[in-house]
Amino acid sequence: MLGDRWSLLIIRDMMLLGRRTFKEFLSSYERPASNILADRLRRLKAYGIIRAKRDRSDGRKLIYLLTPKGMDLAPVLTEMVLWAGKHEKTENRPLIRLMQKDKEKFLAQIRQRWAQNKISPPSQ
Amino acid sequence: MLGDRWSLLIIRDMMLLGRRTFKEFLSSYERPASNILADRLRRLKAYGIIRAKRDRSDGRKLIYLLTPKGMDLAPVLTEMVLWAGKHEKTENRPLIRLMQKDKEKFLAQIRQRWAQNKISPPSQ
DNA sequence: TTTTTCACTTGCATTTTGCAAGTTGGTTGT
DNA sequence: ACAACCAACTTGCAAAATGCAAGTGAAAAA
Repeated sequence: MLGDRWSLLIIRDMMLLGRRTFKEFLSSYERPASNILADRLRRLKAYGIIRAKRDRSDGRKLIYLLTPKGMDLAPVLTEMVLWAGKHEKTENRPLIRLMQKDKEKFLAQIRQRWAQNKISPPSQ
Repeated sequence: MLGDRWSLLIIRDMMLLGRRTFKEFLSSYERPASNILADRLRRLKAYGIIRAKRDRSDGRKLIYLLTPKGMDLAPVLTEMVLWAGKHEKTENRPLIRLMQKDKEKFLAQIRQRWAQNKISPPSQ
């Protein structure tokens, strides 16, 4: 389900960077092609990992959100980011330091932010 | 580095199931093609995630081992297996129960087993 | 010495990915 | 009301990755 180049990156962008719309995913660091992005969003939806709803204030926009199943990937993503932070060059060091400092607290914060629909990227 | 169908499965087989040789990886549950498997092993080696050494007692065999960098993926793999166990149909329920029971203990056991080169699959 | 086994490689068909250029439908500006 | 615009896709096609089946060469077993 997640064994391709883009799925986990999309989920990371949603969970950790607060991305929510097609356009936002398109302009992510790794820049997926629009047709592939559309396909991956479709698949993640079919798997029950994300869902989409119309934007109340702009009927063109679709807001993509993680389902509970998708949110349960938070520990996976966290461990992957920590691993990459330890062994590879990465940007967003502050985020990594936050994770390292207290992993459980970080996960709790992410879940809480999500529950409130305050989907902004984590800040110190 | 890990964003393809096979890399994480190979690492899972090494770390959790004690697989070590080309032939053993070939006969894994998901059955990679031999050329792809060869390519993935080459890449994982180039990334410093695995290494290979000749078998002392059988000069045809190569024994693939995780490097420290590869072993550091243990938390990632554990979280992925737990996620899959919660949300998808999986075999090897006993392994999952072991992980759930005490995650840290499980990880410590894996690391220890690896340090001793006792690379057999975790039991009960 | 012949046959197996092991870790690959090779050639080729199929599938997936990626790029660039649309299309559709809602929105904004005049 | 109408044009220009924007967001989320789709389409056509080239390029790359994947998969299958059948080798190959070196080492071990019979």
